[in-house]
Amino acid sequence: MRDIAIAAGVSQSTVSRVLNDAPTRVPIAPQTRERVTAAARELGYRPNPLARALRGAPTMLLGAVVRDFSDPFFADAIEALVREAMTRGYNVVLGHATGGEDEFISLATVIEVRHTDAVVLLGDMQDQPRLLDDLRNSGVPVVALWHGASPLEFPTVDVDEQAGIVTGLEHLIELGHERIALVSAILPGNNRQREEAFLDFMRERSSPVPDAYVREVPNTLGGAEDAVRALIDLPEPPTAIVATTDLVAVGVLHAAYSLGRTVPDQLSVVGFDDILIAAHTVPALTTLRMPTTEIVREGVNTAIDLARDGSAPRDPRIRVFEPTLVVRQSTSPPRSSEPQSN
Amino acid sequence: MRDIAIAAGVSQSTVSRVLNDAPTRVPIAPQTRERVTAAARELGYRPNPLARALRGAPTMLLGAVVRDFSDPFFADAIEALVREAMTRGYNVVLGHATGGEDEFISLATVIEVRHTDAVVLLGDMQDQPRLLDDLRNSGVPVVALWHGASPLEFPTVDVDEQAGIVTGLEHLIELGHERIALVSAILPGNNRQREEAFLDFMRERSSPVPDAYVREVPNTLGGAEDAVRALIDLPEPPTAIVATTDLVAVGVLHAAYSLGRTVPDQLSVVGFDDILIAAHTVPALTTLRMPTTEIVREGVNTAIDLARDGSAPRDPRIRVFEPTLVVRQSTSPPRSSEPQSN
DNA sequence: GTGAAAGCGCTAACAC
DNA sequence: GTGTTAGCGCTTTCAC
Repeated sequence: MRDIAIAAGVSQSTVSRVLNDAPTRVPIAPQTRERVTAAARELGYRPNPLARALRGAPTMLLGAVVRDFSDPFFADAIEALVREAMTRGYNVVLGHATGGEDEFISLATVIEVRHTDAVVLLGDMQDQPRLLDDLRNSGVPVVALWHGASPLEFPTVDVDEQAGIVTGLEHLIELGHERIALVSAILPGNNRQREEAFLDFMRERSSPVPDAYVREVPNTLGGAEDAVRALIDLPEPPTAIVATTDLVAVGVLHAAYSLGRTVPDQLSVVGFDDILIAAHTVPALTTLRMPTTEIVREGVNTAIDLARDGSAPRDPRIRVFEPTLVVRQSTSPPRSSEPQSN
Repeated sequence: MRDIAIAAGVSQSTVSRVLNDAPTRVPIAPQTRERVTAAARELGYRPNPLARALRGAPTMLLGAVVRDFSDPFFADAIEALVREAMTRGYNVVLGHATGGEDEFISLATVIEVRHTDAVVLLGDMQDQPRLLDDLRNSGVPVVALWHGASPLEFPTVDVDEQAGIVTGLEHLIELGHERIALVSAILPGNNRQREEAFLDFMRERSSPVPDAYVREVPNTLGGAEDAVRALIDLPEPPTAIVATTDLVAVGVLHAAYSLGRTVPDQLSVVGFDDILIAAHTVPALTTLRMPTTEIVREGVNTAIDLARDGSAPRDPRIRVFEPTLVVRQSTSPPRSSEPQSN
């Protein structure tokens, strides 16, 4: 920048003013302006965002801390996040909450004072106390998405888990299913909202669920294998399975196939999340569409607003979006039930 | 930091020295050291990485520009990238090459002088001339992964595409397949390496491929639908399909199912990439495992070495890793062929 | 209409 | 053993 100033025969401050269209009380001479821009172009000037940031300018960086990277659900969410952030002119720095000891170190780097204008948390960070502590003390605005079972301590956006499960169950019940099992993904932070919604609903309906019908499995594609086998081997096997995540649901589909059960004829399957693959499994998965875009948009907007306006209220509050049922081919009336009047 | 200096009754430089374990000719008095660290803790001191970076310290940020975000393949790659970067103490800033006009703006922000220590390109950026231009002029070290059909202008790491296709074809031929079709994903930058490898192999074998057996489709889960229908309707339909990406292969599985064809009995399917889902489709997909971890590790290491040592050679060179065949359930001998001697 | 100078937070010569 | 000082690249009063 100094070089430009010299080349254009003006002072650094003028260069700065020209290059930023700075609001001055009196306009800058058009010729000066031109000389400066010309020199800048010739010298291949590129502003140094670091220096700007040091002066207090926003870094235009959003920190994203993702709970579980290998989960396609969060992969989709990150994609949405990056897109959304970019439309607002922000880039995204990824932090990865590994849960290990190094967590502190890696995250401190991302978050440290003013490096990111705001931080968006994806997933339940309950078991990362140091991270949360860091965040609280950093002064950086934080927004939590899909905060699961965490206590509400930041502005938060989430899905209505219970409504989703209820909708899924009602769909199965309408089809005529009575024996409905739950394959519940074990989520970080011991988040059992979906499982509890299931149990609550069944209880209220006075259809108590036998313990054998509730299986907790790792939230991976392969996690459901054993659970499905066990369910099928039951004296009274379920005619339908609700999986608390699509990741597990895809595993259920695969396991059912391996075990020689056809979906949906012998077994109906309902997922939750509507990850990308869900529409293209064999058979295509009936599931609850997660309003990912809406949630992410709301989150990003809140984060950016907080970053822009230091005085904006940062009090914990929650905004909830509704999931919607997407009926595909993995559900049908149970084979054993009386044929419908159709 | 000044506050700490005052509180501890020392000068700022001493604080800096203590906090960084700076190498001094003579050790710092233990008591001074202690007073400083105590004051730092009390005041909740957090170093400002911006200021450090301004002084020339590395930002410990790696820029990642990903070609196609919605592709699970790249989602996996990013995950690997973030993990790998973190083990080396780096965080990752995501850029998204949208291909739109805003590309320039969004990327300039990420890359601008010294903001990231190095940039890793994921995928073919051939059609993003402004980005490439930016990169060339920025002085930031660049490493390209999966550069596809791009000319070699940075240190590059890639997979041996041809070897992969050949391995897949040999597998099908060993099983007894003669009529093998190709469903080829249309990739950015008009990258046809896999398609060409297929055609070359068949030509050398003197098994010319009818035009109708080669179908180009969008690289999406739904992209293969029409192509599969057309292939099946042929007077002499293929007994096997090679899909150039798993994304498309999953779509082929789904399409075959929708059209009432069972895999592998009536149709064998081979994919390429071994994305996470591939082991859990119905039926599980035979595919070529992409050595993602190896490629990413090599890329990250190269990028970091380049960033650390400004004098390291940046000349374009390429390192290639071999894919390996993973046989699962989507391939079997063709039904119509004579039974094997077993 | 434009220049001079201070300062953002930190580090590294160099001095004492 | 520790303090002084200059400067990284930029913006912004304030003065002329």
